Amino acid sequence: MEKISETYEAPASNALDACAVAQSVAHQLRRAHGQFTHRFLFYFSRVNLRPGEFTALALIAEVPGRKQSEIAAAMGVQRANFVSLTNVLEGRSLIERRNAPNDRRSHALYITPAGASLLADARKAEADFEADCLERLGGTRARDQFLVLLSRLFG
Amino acid sequence: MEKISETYEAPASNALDACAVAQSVAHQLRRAHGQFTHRFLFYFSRVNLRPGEFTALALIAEVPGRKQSEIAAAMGVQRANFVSLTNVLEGRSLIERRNAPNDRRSHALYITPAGASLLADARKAEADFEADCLERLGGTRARDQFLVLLSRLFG
DNA sequence: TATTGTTATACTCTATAACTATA
DNA sequence: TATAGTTATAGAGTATAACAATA
Repeated sequence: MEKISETYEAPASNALDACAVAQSVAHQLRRAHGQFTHRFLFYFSRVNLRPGEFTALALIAEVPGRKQSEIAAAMGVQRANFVSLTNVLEGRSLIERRNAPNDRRSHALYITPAGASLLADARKAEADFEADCLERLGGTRARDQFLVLLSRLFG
Repeated sequence: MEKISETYEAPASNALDACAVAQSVAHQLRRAHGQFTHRFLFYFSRVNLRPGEFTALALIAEVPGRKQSEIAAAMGVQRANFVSLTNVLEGRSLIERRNAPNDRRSHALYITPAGASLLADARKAEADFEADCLERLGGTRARDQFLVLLSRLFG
């Protein structure tokens, strides 16, 4: 994952456009991810959340009490790697592990008041990020179309 | 970067679809990249190339003699991180560093016969990968549309 | 036996700073 | 002074294997 700084300059334009690789989903997606990460961190620097942390927080808030492995599966993350993510969010007192009622192996995840508060700020950051995307894409129709195509490709 | 294995099972479906996060470019792109990497490595396991290596090889073949920093900039990679990438490709004798004619600081990059041969195989892998994408997206029109939107978003 | 959470490990990607040799 | 390549370092993401507690 990328670090945020003031000195780093994102590549100004896509230099692949002039080349034969421009028409390749493989080439373009590789490059797009770097840009995505950079832009996401810029918008979310206020709340200090990385993409995975934001998604986890949103999912935990949406359906309180789900198990770690359920959230991890929903995100497409290995449960082993979700442990450190959970530790970070719990260490910031944004979420809580509680004993699951019927299974003493499981931890049920709940958002805390502090977590809900930060999530509200994060949703504002997300709104700005999404507005940026909307403008670049050229309107809601193009945005919806992009999400449909992305979902077909990787859903 | 992900390792390739036979045991790993990619998440069967996008569990985010059922949630409010489905309509968010930020959530969906984070998840998409993991799927992309996994699928790319599956298709390119024959030639043992990772996404960045494939793009670098293609760019070096396209315009022989460009400097390392030029290729790195075209890819959106820091020149410091491009060094190890170059080392790997040169270590496999797929490319060659030569002295640049007018600047003794620079290395001009050239593809080797072995590199051209592997690149030909890689292009077959890419064709399969792109065909897979094409089928998922639902035709060339949707594919072109996706590339246009991706370019608007991160070009 | 299988599953949940966990730990440990390894590998990739990326950013940053500093060095060297040239320009 | 500035640039090209390099080295070193650090942080994040992910896969794998193995373990204890529990089902």
